[in-house]
Amino acid sequence: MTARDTVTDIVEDLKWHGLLALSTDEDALRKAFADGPVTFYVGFDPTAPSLHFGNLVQMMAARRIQQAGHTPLILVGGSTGLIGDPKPTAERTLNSKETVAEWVEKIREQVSRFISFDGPNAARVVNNLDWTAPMSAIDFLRDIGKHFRVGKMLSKDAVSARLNSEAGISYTEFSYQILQGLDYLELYRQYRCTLQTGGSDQWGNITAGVDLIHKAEGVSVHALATPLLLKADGTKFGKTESGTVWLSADLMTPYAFYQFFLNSEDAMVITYLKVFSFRPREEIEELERLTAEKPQMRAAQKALAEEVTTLVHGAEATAQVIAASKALFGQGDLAELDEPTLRAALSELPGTKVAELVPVAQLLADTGLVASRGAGRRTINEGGAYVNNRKIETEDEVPAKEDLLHGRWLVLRRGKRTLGSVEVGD
RNA sequence: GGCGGGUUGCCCGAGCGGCCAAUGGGAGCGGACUGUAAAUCCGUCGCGAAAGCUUCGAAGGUUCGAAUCCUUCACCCGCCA
Repeated sequence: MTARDTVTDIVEDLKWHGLLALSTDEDALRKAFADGPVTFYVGFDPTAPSLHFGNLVQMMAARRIQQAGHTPLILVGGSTGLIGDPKPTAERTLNSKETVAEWVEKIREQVSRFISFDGPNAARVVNNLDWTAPMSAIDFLRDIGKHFRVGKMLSKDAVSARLNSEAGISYTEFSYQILQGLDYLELYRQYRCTLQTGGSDQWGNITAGVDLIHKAEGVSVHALATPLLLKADGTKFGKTESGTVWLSADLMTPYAFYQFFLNSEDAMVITYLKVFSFRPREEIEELERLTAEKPQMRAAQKALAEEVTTLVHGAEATAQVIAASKALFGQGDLAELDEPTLRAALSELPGTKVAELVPVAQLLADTGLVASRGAGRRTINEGGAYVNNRKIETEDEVPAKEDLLHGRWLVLRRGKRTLGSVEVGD
């Protein structure tokens, strides 16, 4: 067995994990990986104070490539975040420079969880503001802009979609691909970076850099893109009813994060597991068998939720949310839970504290389980409101003192699985 | 700069003086079925207990009465310069 055979073929590995949707010349890419450590980059624009689900998919790809011995550059878009890449539907609202700078720092902190900053192929975080801020508009137009043909820029999906929409596109967003191209060129020059990874929705921006380097440096570099994760019905996976799946515990509780993955549909859970899990293949294949034969066990969902939550929020937080989930969804009577267990479980839920007992509709609204008191009453009338797993029958019902668990707690539920906590007392 | 089209509830999209809180579809939410799954079917879907209140880009106006008419403003799209 030669040395090369002992090394995982990372291209094959990415494919198996469902992380390779598009790439430049695949054979050339394989050869580059085989010839030695590749320095590669993936960028994240600070459009919010936290990374989200979609970014996590990128991180999984980066982590796998790093584990295969290559060196990641994690780019935070201090400058591109000020411009905004064209969304298919509408022009972005610009954020202030201060806000973007603040978000850059938050994201810089977050990325450290997913890749290694130690060892011979330690990752490095770079900020494109460092090379764009000092550049003059004249230099930008002369040195960079000259390599871009407008016809080609117009043909990129992100741009043409907008040109064909009512929203149109501003010159600012139209220019985005040039900036991202410049990033790749700069990283090639500074670090000999020869691979860019990213989401398939960024493909146009990614190849802009590949083309630019070819023109400016006469060198062929590589790119690969991850697919957009979908649900069985073809819609996007990675959104909840309340919006984005955030990685920051400030924006989405670890409990909600865990529950999001736990509720993955059978038809797709193995696909997701392959993307997010670092278990050996045999274990994933075993879970696939289990899902096919005993779907009601939801073994793959549990494995997925546990592994991703651990990666994002750590083992301790994960143990807590699993314990809370078991307590709250268990078959047993809630009244039988001892107070520390109950209290810990409830602390994972959206909650409210009231001085005295008020109508259930009010409690539903207070905990945020429904949008308004009227919506709370509607939920009750639809038969979807529960206090301590007991269905509420009348819309103006007020919980009784005897309902209180350990004298002060109520477990509120809307529908089958949306829970909230109520604490009564001073 | 000129001319034309547009801005309706989370999204799409009807309405074009009273019957409009505003048709329809989608999403969302609840129920049934299940397994804290999917699909399907049923229900629901501005706020308010109600009286009523606030919505149809913004501000004024006409009218007994406006999302619907008029004026001004803002923004978007297209064509011509």
